[in-house]
Amino acid sequence: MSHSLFPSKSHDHDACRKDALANAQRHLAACKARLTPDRQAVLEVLLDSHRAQGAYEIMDQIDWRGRRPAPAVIYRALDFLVSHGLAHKIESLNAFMACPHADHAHKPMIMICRDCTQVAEFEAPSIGRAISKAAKDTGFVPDQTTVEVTGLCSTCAARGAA
Amino acid sequence: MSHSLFPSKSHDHDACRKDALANAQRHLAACKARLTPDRQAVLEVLLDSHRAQGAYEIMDQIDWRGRRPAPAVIYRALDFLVSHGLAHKIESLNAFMACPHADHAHKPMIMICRDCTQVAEFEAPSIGRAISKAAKDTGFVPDQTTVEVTGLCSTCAARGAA
DNA sequence: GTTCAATATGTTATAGTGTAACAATTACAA
DNA sequence: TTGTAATTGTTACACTATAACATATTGAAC
Repeated sequence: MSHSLFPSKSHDHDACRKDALANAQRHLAACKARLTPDRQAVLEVLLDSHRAQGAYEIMDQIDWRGRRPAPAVIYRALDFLVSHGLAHKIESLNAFMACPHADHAHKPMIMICRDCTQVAEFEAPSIGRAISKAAKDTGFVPDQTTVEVTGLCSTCAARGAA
Repeated sequence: MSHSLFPSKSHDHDACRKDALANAQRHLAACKARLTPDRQAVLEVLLDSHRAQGAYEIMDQIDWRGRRPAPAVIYRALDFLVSHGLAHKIESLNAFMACPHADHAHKPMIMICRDCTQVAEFEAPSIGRAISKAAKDTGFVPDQTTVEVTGLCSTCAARGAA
């Protein structure tokens, strides 16, 4: 579960990050895909925080033989991570977040706190069911769904953030 | 209702567009907002089709005193239309669609047909309810939700599109 | 261990999406 | 009429993402 919800103040982020990385390695080994240095570097940047990060923001945090990597390097790594379920693209932000659940296929709801800018995902089968039913009612055959919610996480709401 | 679902082959698009424009005018009059020429031009381009259109695609269809309008002109008009509920931004496409329902506030599910590229919206209270409940379960206070589904509309699915 | 195909990288250039900033103008109500 | 808010005109730029193509690396088959 590590960081599928907004992290508490006290959460051990070092362990959280390490776990997620280990999960990723296990997952990729299982499907014979390779976590190359570029890919790992991007994943680690994503795992460093619980915020969504844009490709160029990621770029700026990677030291690539003394240079900053080219956009294509980042986008390739992101495509790989997303296609293997190790990261999600957040459409409403044009940004990316790490996902700790690569092992079980899921179509999570993404929650975006507009105060602390952290993101979290939540697996709610009822949402998927409601969407599938609505689609079926109109004859639409779904394929891929995006559910993103902006608002305040419990911590920021409790603090009285606007 | 006009075009809240995928239009049938036989639908009278001329009437559909005219109705939507009239609805928009009524709605804006009611809130004392102005449908200026630029705004109306953008709305009309959106109403011309049931596809989502990017800002630059819209730009190319507008004759603005013999020139093509600057991006800022289009984005201002789009911001206005979206904020008054006359258009939706489709996050997963970075594109916009006209919305015929400005009068009743709604958080629709957007369906995107990847074969015919048309888009439609569908109002399913059960989806909103499922999302609200999921959010509440985690203490998140929602504010704005995005629900987009890619797949095949009934017509394309029936035709056996991949 | 060589060869082959598939996968991944390096690099440059460019396409596509969206805003900032500020001056000028217009609409409308006091 | 005069002031204020909303809207427009314009230039420039920032951010997001992909195309294209050459090179190199990997791993499996022989």
